[in-house]
Amino acid sequence: MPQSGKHVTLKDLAAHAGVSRSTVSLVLQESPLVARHTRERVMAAARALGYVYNRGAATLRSARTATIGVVVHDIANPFFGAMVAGIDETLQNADYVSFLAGTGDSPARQQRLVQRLREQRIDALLLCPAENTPDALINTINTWGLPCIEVMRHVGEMPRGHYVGADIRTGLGRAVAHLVDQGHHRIALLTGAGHSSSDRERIAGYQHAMHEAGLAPDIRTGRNELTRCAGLERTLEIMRETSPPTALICHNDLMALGALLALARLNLTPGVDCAVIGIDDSDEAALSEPALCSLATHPHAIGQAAAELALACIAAPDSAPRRIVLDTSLRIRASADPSLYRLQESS
Amino acid sequence: MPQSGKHVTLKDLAAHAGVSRSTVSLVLQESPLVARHTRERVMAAARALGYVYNRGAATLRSARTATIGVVVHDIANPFFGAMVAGIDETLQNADYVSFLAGTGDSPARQQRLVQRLREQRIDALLLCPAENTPDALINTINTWGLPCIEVMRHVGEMPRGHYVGADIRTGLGRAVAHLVDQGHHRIALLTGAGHSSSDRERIAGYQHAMHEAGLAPDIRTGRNELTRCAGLERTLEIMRETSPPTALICHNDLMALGALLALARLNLTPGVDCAVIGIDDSDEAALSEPALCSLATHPHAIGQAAAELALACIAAPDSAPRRIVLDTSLRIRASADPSLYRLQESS
DNA sequence: GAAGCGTTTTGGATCGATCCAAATGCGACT
DNA sequence: AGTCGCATTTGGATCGATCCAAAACGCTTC
Repeated sequence: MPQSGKHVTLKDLAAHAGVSRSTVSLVLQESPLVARHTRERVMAAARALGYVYNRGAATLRSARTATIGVVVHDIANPFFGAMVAGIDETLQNADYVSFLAGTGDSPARQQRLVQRLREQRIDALLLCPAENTPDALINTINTWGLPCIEVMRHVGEMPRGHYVGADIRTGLGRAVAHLVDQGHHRIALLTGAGHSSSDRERIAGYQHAMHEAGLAPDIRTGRNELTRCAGLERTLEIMRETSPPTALICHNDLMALGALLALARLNLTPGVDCAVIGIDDSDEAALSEPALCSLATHPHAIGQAAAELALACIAAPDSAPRRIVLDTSLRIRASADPSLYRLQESS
Repeated sequence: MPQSGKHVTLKDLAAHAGVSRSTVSLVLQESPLVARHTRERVMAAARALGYVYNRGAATLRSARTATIGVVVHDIANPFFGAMVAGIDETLQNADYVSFLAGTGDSPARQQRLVQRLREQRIDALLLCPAENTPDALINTINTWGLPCIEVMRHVGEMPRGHYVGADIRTGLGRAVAHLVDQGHHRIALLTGAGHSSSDRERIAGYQHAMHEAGLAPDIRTGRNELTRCAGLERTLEIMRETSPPTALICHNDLMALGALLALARLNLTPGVDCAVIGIDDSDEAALSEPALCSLATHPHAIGQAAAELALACIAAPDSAPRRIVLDTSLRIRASADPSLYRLQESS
């Protein structure tokens, strides 16, 4: 059926269906103005000729691309994998399609990418900004009139535009409260170098929670590595101190899993000798040995929310900045609750 | 600096620089035809007016979008995360940008996505096809003249067009050989339902390797779940048999890690009572307890190779189908080699 | 049969770039 | 001075859709 000749255009359709180009255009836009039988004739022609809508051409006139850009700092990170899946799901339902690109935390590459995407005339941008992104970037994007939603991270102390993230602060409150319930007093926070907004958020939330509980904060910033390996090494160091903490809250699940490994190597029992709580509740958490207690951040839901906000911004530009902060939930498991220890055995 | 008025077009640039539109166009395409001082004047005008190239408009005339589509069946899968990172890296160097979308293994959604991307006039398509993709799809895409590269999976018995994947077959040969070296005879393969081409590839490679070694194959297909959980449950079942295998090769690392958990629950020592080998060599593998022996498939490199092939296809359309099969390497670790057991302790 | 009115349809201009054949400028050579 | 060659530059047509104001149509109503 498909023509092997050149491209079939709307003009060809018009000729084949015996109507004008304008009418065909209306049909393609599903306009209610056109009579039912005309629509059907045009649709039939489209099928017969193997017509393919040319979105680029439409864009040129109408300035809508049905396209959004997603820029994250680390594509390979499973958290972003899940987030991107959420974004994709929502966008597909709206018949949007998205560009995905990674910056590897380089502001320069980020700058180039944003420019590149602007040339593609994306309708909106979901940005999980690289560290040390200059404040100017967000302003610049705003002056372009390009709706931009910061996700998970934000440049500057407070998000200045639209923002979607997880309520780490309250979540850390829950984590600390749980540990206090379990009788812990020496609760340490293991995090990155403290430069990224995700570090700062964790530190602030932790400090607040510790203060509420009347405990002295014990913040262990590390290098910027947030990997299993970093968690392992850092924990080995810490647990060899003379009076080490009895509970560790880690920047993410990877580090927490590393911490569990470290405890195992030192022949300490996680959850008994030292409680460990991660952040993200990734797939690994529930299935590690022992199961890792983790603060669930729901990346999929965050992705969905961000995509929905983007669509809303496109529909109503220049709406007031919205800040969507999704609730987190503490998944209590053996690594921070000895009473659950090995219960799963019976499965 | 940026104009707050309407859009700055190439025509405005021409006026500002005192040359014709054609000349400006040549400058933007970095054509060598234009005199140096003219180029500089135009560039200066572009900066002064805050000009943004409109790729959509250019596309309309020149039929090149500098855009490719990436369609995978499971976006959230870390393997694809790494692969997409490789693709992205290569494309960014070529100043291409990519659409990413997931099918969730639904041929219908895949069909819609491919159509949608075609409307965007992508220059090439990287496709990791959904299971049960109709053979017709690849043919159809080919008649469209859209360069398509199948990645990791392929529809039909053999890839009919361009293909990039990992040489699982030879890799499994190495895995089996290693296990035989270690004195194993009852070596089982744990895989999915056997419907996807990745299942079939593993089964074929395993059968071949076992045959070479003069051993009887023992294939344990499961449901389609390829998760840690599936690996755990399946292994619990298998190891409770009267004479269970002494070595398990698992469909991927997730399942293998699940298998390790199962062994731990049964108080069996992985690598001693039962060897376990995974496939992918994901980050988790090296750091699990015990370290997981795994067949590295290098998703990042596969992504790069696929993207490079795509660029090559764009440069030279209708070139003969190429099949790039990247080598794998067996990462021998404690889970399949007791002599390495707990050596890492000393780290 | 003309006027009035709501529903459909239409032609031409337009979006912002590229392509191409032809024009221009300029120095060298006869 | 006239001609040729080379490096630059140019106008107009074009890509494939949308937008808009106006035309055509069909029906009632006077």
